[in-house]
Amino acid sequence: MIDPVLLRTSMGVVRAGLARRGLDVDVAAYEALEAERKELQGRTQALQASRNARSRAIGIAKGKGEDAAALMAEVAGLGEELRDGEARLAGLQQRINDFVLGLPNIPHASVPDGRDETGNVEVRRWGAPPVFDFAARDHVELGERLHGMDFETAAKIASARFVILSGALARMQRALIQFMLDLHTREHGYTEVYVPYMVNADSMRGTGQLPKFAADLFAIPEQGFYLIPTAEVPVTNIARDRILAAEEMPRRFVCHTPCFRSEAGSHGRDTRGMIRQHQFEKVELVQLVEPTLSYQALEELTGHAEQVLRRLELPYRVMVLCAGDMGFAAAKTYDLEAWLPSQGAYREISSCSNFEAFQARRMLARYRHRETGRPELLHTLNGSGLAVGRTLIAIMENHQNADGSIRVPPALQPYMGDMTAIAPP
RNA sequence: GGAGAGGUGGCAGAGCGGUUGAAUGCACCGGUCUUGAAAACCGGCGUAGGGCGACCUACCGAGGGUUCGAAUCCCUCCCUCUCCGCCA
Repeated sequence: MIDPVLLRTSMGVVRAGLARRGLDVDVAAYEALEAERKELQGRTQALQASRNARSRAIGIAKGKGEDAAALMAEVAGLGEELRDGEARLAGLQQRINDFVLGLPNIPHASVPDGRDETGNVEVRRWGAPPVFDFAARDHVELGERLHGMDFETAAKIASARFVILSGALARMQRALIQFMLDLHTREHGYTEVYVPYMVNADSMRGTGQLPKFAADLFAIPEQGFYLIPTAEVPVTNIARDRILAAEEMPRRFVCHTPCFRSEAGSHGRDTRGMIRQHQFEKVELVQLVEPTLSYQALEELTGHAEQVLRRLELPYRVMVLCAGDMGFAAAKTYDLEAWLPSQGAYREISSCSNFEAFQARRMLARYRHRETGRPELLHTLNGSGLAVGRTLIAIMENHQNADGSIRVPPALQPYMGDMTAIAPP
């Protein structure tokens, strides 16, 4: 959520920032609502003050044993107008709130201009795409030859966009999760957490999935739950309605969860294989930091995610997303894109973002400032470290051999019983 | 699922229809004292909104209701604890 004070006092700044996202804020509509609110609030509060004063006088009179009938008659007339004003004010504030909740975050000054993914800028590149002296296969073909990847049976059991992994591939996915969790907890200073995979609407609102993106979520309406689309939601909401001590900052969490996404609006995209699924595993990094340190933290967090790719010997590049391609809540985002030989392209495998106070304001996630001792909004960040399903297919495709076997990178071997390769039966 | 007890400021914990945004303690901030610190003493110390300002308004788990007036009474929901049942 954008700071309402900024909205009221510096609408120009907000408007210019959101224009970089290609969004035209309806300033007139907002200002009309605000003007009405201001007027109605003043009037209603004056009425409340008047009622309160008289009620207090009645209390005093009765306390002295005097007759308060005249005062009570006086205040009775206020009732209807007061109730009406309060109701209208509440409705108005709701509308203003909905308007503000629907505004995305303002891009950071260092974010490049651009309206879609063609405006993203490459920051750096690591490793070189492999050159094969045979006809390279895609992960679907490799998976089938290994008897380890079955989309048809998954579709029978559930629907399209699900997969069944078995044998060595299922094991490799589990190994990847273990490897990532160990790397981030042992070397990068994260605390592992286990969290609910279903959350309530407040949590979804806190991180920004609701109210705007309900269509992207799987919901269980009977109980009022939503399946998490990323561990970001439960993990970041740990800080909701809390005031952390300055000494407990920064907090760094790493969390493995399945992620559930309806993928509404992406029909026909990435229909083949495991690239885009309704359910996938992800290891997520989340940081809660003091505001002055959040951009430094973003660089560090991105580096932590990159380490996974390097140790798995997967060529990748780092992109800074342009203003028009960033997610709703982000102020700045780096995408890590791993090379996928079957597509001859780099594909997103991690997204690392600084949300500044955007999520914290929605969640009322605060910390006690070291000097002032006052509660202040903290900054939230997160990044995939990494998307496990996509990491699996990147390994399969980049480390494949002519016979259809897959080389297990040395970093992963301890997690695979020291296997150096997995081969078709 | 059944029975009972609760949810109040950063924390603990009073208040149970009337000048209560809320006693008290701890924590925190400022001051006196001290070489410095501690202790003691004095003062301050919730969040949000409105107003140039004096000040006003809202908030005691959430939402409704009763009342001139609700932290206090009533209803619904959520959560916590104890006992019983069930269960991995």
